Amino acid sequence: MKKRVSLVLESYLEAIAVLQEEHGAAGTAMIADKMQCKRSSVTSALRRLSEHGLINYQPYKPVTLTEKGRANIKKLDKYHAAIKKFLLNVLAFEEEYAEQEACKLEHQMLPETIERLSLYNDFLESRGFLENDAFKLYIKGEPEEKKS
Amino acid sequence: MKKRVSLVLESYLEAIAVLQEEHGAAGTAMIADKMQCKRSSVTSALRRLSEHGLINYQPYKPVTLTEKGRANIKKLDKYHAAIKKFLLNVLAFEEEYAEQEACKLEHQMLPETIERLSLYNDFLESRGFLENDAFKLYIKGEPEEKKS
DNA sequence: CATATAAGTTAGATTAATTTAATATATTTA
DNA sequence: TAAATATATTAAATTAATCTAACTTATATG
Repeated sequence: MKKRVSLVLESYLEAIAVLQEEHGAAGTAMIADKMQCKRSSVTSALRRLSEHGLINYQPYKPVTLTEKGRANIKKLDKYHAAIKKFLLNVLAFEEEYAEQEACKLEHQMLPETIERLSLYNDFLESRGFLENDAFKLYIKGEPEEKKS
Repeated sequence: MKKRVSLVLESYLEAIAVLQEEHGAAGTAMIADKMQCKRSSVTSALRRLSEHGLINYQPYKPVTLTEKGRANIKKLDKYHAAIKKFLLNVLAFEEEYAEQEACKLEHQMLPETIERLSLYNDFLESRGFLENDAFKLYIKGEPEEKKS
């Protein structure tokens, strides 16, 4: 019964949470805009999210997260932050790239992997190695990715 | 026209490559076994892989990789190795876990991310930090993941 | 308040991936 | 070589995700 919801559905859930945060509620059109899809796809997603018990949904009424939905989001936010921090500080990617990639990977990496990555961030931080420049210099020194 | 083939299809392609390596050829039944699916699903995948120009496929005849298919596999192997190395040596996961997770992430992480990860492996290696025990000790010292 | 516009939903198709059950093709072996 | 067995494919359903186009419900404003 625990089966994790799909990457796509999780993304819809996040979009709803963000919109609910920013504005009071999440409308179909706004979700569609954020998700880069058509309104009808949103309706379909809402039905499925509702079946999974993640949102309270009734046609033509504003959507709200259930307790389960909020818990889910809370976890995803933690995941997102950990991955982004790693991409940004350790792998030295730029803001925009790190954000995009974290948005996707938070749904795809195993929780254990993310927990460990987070621990690794902490480890480096505790040693003053997080966000140090040695690796950036190393990258600069490398020849451009050769396209064998 | 460059659109990357789906994670699932890429996995079938890999299974075929491995079987072709081990035995001379890849039969539908063997692929199904390796992919944990039914034989009919394999047939379906073979048709799609063929449409993508990754394999040479004709019903009832043994499958072979095309040039494009081989190139694809070569890249995936590199990706797999880089991710596994990171999980194994840097994040200190055990063999089996690293293998499983790499198998999935190689299809999901952006190429740029994997390249950078690989570079990070090299960086650590060049400094004698790859596979050092400091992080393992750090992990041991941590309290068990608290389930908030 | 009546209607034009915006927002939301439904219906009907499509594509990828999968399954079961039935059928077709190869291969073995008696 | 003919029958039994194993292998492979097809047909028909299912589920998730998507789209277009048509329809419905709300909202706004003249």
